[in-house]
Amino acid sequence: MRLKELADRLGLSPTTVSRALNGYPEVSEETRARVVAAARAHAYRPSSFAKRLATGRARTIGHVLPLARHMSIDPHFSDFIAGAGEAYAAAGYDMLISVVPQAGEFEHYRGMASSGNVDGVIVHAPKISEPRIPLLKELEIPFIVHGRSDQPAEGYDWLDVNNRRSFVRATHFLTDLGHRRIALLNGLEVLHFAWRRRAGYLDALSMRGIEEDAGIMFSGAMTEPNGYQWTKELLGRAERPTAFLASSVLIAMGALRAIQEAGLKPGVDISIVTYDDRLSFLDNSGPVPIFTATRSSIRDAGKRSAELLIQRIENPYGEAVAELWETELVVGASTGPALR
Amino acid sequence: MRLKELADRLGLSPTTVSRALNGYPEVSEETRARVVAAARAHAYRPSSFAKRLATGRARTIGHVLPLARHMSIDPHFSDFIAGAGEAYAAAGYDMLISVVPQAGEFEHYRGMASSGNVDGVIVHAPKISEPRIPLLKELEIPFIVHGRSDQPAEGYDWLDVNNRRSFVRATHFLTDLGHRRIALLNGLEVLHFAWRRRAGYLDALSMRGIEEDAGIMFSGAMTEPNGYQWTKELLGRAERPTAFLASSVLIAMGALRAIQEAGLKPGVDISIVTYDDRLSFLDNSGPVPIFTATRSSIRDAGKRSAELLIQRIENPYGEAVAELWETELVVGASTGPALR
DNA sequence: GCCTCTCTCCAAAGCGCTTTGGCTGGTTAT
DNA sequence: ATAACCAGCCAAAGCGCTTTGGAGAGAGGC
Repeated sequence: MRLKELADRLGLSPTTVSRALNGYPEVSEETRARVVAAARAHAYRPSSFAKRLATGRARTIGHVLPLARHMSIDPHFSDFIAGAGEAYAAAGYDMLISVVPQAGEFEHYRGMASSGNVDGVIVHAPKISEPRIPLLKELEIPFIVHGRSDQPAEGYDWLDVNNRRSFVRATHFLTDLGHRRIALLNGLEVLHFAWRRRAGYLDALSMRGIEEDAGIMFSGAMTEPNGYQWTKELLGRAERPTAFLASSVLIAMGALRAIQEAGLKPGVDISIVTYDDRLSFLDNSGPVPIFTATRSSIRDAGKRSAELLIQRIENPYGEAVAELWETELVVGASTGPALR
Repeated sequence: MRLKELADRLGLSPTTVSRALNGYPEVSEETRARVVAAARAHAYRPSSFAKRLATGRARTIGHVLPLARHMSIDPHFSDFIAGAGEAYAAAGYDMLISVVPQAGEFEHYRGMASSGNVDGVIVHAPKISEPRIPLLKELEIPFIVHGRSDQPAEGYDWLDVNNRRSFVRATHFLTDLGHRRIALLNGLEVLHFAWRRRAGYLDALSMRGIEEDAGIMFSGAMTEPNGYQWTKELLGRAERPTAFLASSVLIAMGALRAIQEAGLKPGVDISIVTYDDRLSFLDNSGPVPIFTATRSSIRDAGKRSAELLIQRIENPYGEAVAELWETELVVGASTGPALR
């Protein structure tokens, strides 16, 4: 069923039908009701392409995932898009995901701009200095950064978590318990969030007069095996850390495995605090969570980012918007006083 | 830069430019070269909507994720789409992901059909009896099922893993080691894959003359906490299982945590075999994998499913295609002979 | 009674492509 | 030399919508 056909059946012009369905005032309420009823009855759905061509709006948001040959895809991503997808559905937007070889990422954004198949994008995993930001500005594609960047630091929309404070608090939680050798199991530190977390950790140590030790700071993909590997290595050392600070529940899981394998008791012999994105498949809530954690839902972040981006698209020249979320610090079973 | 503008600059008609760029033979090679060069120079990219409207092909594949209010999104999904996305990129297709409230799922498919914004869909997580299959046939949307269904069992494209044989082998691996009380930690058994795995497990037991025990069979979302919970409960029983068969590395991780927490040694006191999708963030390879597992890459499955679907789209009336993949059984550190 | 509004509706142009159906001018066959 | 053909190009229609610029019919004001 196409618009013209529907109009013919109703004895109306396509113009009127279009207006009736899109809520324009130039049509009587009586006619509108008739049109709407007929549209429903015939399950009429406008051709999305015709509509987009005519309006110039894609009603689609792009997410581009650069993917190296055998690099892993970030599992945090699935929860983020679950949230974003919810917001898109509510606002009538589509979500377009492109997996592109890392080398072609920039070219891909240029292609998006000139083919016009999205009217906004979400920038994932920004680096400390993020070249996609000036690029998207140049291309005049509306965007929002999930996270943010130091370079440039402003003049664009972003939604981030207070990673630095989160890790200051987490670290102090451990120092308050008497821990002084605290290992850091971090994400990739070219990424802004990981860099900030490290900064928070270092700040917190220096506030307590604890010297940093590069030998107990790790950085890499936030996977279970990495958490395990790093922890295992640390536990083998003569002067081993009494506590671990992890950047993801996945890492923390790996650490926990190594700790238990070594016959140590988590929360007694060794403490773990982790950052918790509330990944749906690694739920760390319940009356006594597995891990003491600083917590913020990445799914909610996805939802909110999508909402803000849609606002930006509908009002391209408004002032830049930024949201900084705080995390909550929840106490679980993985921490206890330092043994001496 | 639009087609008409490009044509003007070249002193050609839009017709010729279009044909030159799309490889039609009615244009001299010399002209084609000029056109291609100019297009590249001006970074010309055809408007995707205009193209789609004119050709009637969307060059887009849909994935729909039904999402209940606080239900978790399947983490296996991110690896699947990483693979699928690769195939789409190679073939010049876009990937459209819709998150829809569970109740609206069918309506959403109808909408896709009449708005024509995708020209094929991938059906995820088919049930034993899968209503989306007849629906999509009725709507005449090309599709492929990742997995398959018993109802209907044929007349459509699918790509599945031999779940049944996989679990027969896994179970026999354990019985060969002398285990007779083997718990099953399965996915949701309304889903076809989980049901088949259960069938394989039961077959294998009966072949060895072991009676099934509904009390040691669990079914639910494949998350770490579920694996932990189920295992913890089982370990508390008087006659506890000596081995566990898990449907996902996530479940196995939870089981492992419970086992270690109980002070037992995996692979010695208790054995675990798991199904391993090769999730990128839970790598179970290496010289000695954590878990003995039946293994098949869900990312590869995503890639191949996408390829098959594209073939189907380009040849809608060909014979139905089905691929049944076998898993490999790899031995890791989580299994050993049954203690007596 | 005439003029001006206002309310409804419509015809037609336009969005940026593809594709059908020519139209040329040069080659080849007769 | 003429007819027949072909390679190479173009004009125009069409994809299915939205939107601009009216037009016709009542209603209201004088």
